[in-house]
Amino acid sequence: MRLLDTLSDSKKDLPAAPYEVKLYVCGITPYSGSHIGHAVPAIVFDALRRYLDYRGYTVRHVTNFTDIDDKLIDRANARGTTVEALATEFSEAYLRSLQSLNVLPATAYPRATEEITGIITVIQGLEAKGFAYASGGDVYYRVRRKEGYGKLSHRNIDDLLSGARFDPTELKEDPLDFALWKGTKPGEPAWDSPWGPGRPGWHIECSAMALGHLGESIDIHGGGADLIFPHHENEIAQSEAFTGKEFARIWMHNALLRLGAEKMSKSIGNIIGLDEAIERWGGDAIRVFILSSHYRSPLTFTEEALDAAKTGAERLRAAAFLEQPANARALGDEETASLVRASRDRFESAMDDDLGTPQAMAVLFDLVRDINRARDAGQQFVTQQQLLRELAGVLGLSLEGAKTQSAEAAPFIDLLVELRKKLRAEKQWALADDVRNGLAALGVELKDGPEGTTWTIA
RNA sequence: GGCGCCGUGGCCAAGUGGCAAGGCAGAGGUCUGCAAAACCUUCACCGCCGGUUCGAAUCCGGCCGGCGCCUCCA
Repeated sequence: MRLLDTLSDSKKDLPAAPYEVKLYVCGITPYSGSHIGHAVPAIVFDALRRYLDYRGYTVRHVTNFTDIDDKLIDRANARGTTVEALATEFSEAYLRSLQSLNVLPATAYPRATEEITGIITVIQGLEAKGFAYASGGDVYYRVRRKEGYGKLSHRNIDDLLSGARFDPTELKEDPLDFALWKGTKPGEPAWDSPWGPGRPGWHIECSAMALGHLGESIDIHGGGADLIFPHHENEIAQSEAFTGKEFARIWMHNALLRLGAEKMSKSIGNIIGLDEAIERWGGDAIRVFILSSHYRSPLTFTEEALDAAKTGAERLRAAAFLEQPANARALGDEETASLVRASRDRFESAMDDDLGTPQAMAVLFDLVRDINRARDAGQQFVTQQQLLRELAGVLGLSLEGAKTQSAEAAPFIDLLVELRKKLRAEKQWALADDVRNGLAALGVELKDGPEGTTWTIA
């Protein structure tokens, strides 16, 4: 499998399986509720993970929580609570949302505040090598000390100054230098350090956690495209200055979800809550929506698009669990085998080439058509169904949907269905339709088929 | 100002040199008492203008339009 690496702007191959892929995905700063834009990296990297599993890799996946920063401090003060309580609240809410989205848990979810020792070690190492300097109570990274700053975001270090909304602090030697450690101010949480009490800067925690949990060189480092600069640029700089080794082999960035013309962003305020979206459309619809587009192209959120994705998800589910009539004719083994092989090949070559989920989704929908056609032709389709379920699972689709027999109301619904069957037998169409319409109003949908009537609860 | 991306049918969205995936919606049809579902048929020459090529949505140049990063952000 190969993936597009932002740094080299070329597709890079992963080592052949079996192999343990070390994956670090930048997580969130849990200072407020998540919006649907957060579902994009969650689902994209989940699909990557599941596909790597499917391909015989093992994946060690680390995603952090940056649970100490300015926004958290401000917000906690405003709400009269502690940074810790606030961070815990929103971290846990986020993890619950991921579960609803059928996202596999990461191998580890380290928190910045639990990694202070490691962070201090890295800063000390940088200081010892001359890449960092203490100033006031702060410690800064010396950006110009090492060649290559700007290589990830493809910027020239001198161009960075010209656009210049930098506010040159006198504590910095150079306006481009960034804080590794911030000396404490009144009312802020602080940890002891060789430079006095303070807290880590924004970028250092990811370097320290990647180093601590995955080692000096990792295979894939991912996150949203908005993190390329300055976050990931700074991570590379400090990590490689510290270890002297290549930090990440592949940098993988998802494009940002847009709402209307602009990206969805808490600071702009044009957000749709993640849980609200899950409640309204369901996890599979959101996943179909996101994976129907390539992860590197910007996707625009609209209610219509989500509605369409929901209908599509339902189509997948219906075909995956369509019941095989007892009298269906079996296809020849060879015929079935070649059909399955062709679909699987198409799926794999799409996914192998930089996670081509849109084409992979198309394979799924083509299988749906195959299954429905086979049903109409009186042929067996269990093999295609198994494949559909397997490949849908690789993309992380749960295929859960309308409940059938489990509902408490089932015996009563069955009774009404039986009653309606008698009415239909006597051609009492108006009364039969009353039953169907009445149930529909209660959210129970009836479908009359050759094998009898089936029902689902919406 | 610097760096970069995008513009494909009514909507969403693949495709980066050789007859334009897939989803949703629409139209017609099959099935059905009706409906739903399903199936069949149908629906685009790819922002505009030039160029390269036997051949371009796909490569090059220009123009128009939109967006991202450069500041917290998935």
